[in-house]
Amino acid sequence: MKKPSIPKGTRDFSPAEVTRRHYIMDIIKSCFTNYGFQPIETPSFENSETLMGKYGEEGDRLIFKILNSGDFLRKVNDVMMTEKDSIKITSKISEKALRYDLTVPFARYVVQHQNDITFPFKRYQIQPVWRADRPQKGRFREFFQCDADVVGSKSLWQEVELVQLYDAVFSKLKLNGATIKMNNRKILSGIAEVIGAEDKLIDFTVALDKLDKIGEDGVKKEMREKGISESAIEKVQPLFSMQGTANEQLESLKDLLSASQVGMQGIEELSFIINKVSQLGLETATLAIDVTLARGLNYYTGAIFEVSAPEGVSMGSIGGGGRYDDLTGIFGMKDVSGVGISFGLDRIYLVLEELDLFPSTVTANTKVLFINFGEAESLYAMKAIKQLRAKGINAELYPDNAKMGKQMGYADKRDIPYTILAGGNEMEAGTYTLKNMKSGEQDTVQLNGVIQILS
RNA sequence: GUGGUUGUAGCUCAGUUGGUUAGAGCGCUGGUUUGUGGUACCAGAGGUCGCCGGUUCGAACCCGGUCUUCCACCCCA
Repeated sequence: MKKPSIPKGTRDFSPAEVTRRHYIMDIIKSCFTNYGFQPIETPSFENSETLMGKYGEEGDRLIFKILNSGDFLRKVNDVMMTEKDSIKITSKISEKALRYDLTVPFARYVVQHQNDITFPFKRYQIQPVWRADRPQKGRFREFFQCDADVVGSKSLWQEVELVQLYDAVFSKLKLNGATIKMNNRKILSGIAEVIGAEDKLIDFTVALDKLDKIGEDGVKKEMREKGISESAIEKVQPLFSMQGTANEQLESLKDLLSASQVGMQGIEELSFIINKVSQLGLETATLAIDVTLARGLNYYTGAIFEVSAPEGVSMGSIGGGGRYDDLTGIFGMKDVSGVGISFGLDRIYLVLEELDLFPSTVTANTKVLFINFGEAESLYAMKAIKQLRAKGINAELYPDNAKMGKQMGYADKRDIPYTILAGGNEMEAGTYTLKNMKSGEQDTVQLNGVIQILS
């Protein structure tokens, strides 16, 4: 028989892995709650029309489509079959698709439940998403996103809070040295405007985004290939050598963008955020301006966030987000501004693992294993176990009357710190022999003594 | 989606220009030790060499396809 397997880009999680994932999730969740966000959940699949076209052409390709039930080919006529136009046929045979991110379903949720929601609405959502991407390290076809978004407020204090929220989570995870990079879509628009390449904004920003990867010459080459004029590229030269403190960078941006109203507004917004965050202070993260930061979905209209792991860790971004003024607009609800951030759980896991940052106490394990000596002894053990459990002490009985060596070995393998030996002698005396598996020491005590030591 | 890469025991990996019965370490099972695990010693089990097909007298090794892994591009958490 063929060995069973799971699809490419998906994973099983062992008890140790799930425990560690919960450790991360619990910290994120507690910070979300601490900042006033409330949880919602949405279905793992949506109507295709909700998702399609929201992530660009590339995004559509990466959305997992769900085949219709029943005789789905009936709706496809022979002309379409012979044309072999996959996109046309897809819309006929598939009407549902797996969630690609949490932001678009959230926008749908807000529009759909607008009458029940009190704005500004702060929601968090921790659920898996699916992308039909080709897997790589830190890139899966099923992975968890942890999103916190606010809709219904244009206040820049939200951005300030979200930066603090990033800092709070990474600090609690002991993940020191994370860099929160910020940019503003209006600054990018302003640059495009100033250099006269407004129509090529996306091409321009995508190329600019690759600066640290392919270098100045590479970016210029790509811009030329996309049809951006030589004079425009020349004007943009200051961006390649942007350095110094945040304020210095903002100053040189002001010089560059003085002619652009949009651009100046972007600078103003970014200044506000940088300024307020610096007055409030951050624990362990660093906030930095990155004018080349253009990643993210086409719908960002203001702030853009991206978090990179501490230096030396080879991992893409471990978080991202931004402000989108028009997101609910695509579902017919105007003038509702939203801003949010996302944590990439799976990538954070890999970073914590690489840096060995999981606390050793992250093992929700049994505290004490009772050795099984037979039926009467087991009942004696179970009575004690019942009381230990009532006290919140994780306890269990080895289920079979196996050889002691095997039972002790089991405790050892599972890293159970204590064992209890209670045979005929102990039963007669009403005591328990408690053994510390690490030191090898053992003591015969009453049940109260056991509770005291294990509490 | 494009190009490349990887796959041999539960795990990490050897395996000669294609040649008899495919190996090691760790792990596992049993024993030395029937109320004492982690260390030691002894013995043992476990592999249609990812899968399918082809070339050959003969394939883990060569060729094609496919799946998987990782990498680059694309894009992204």
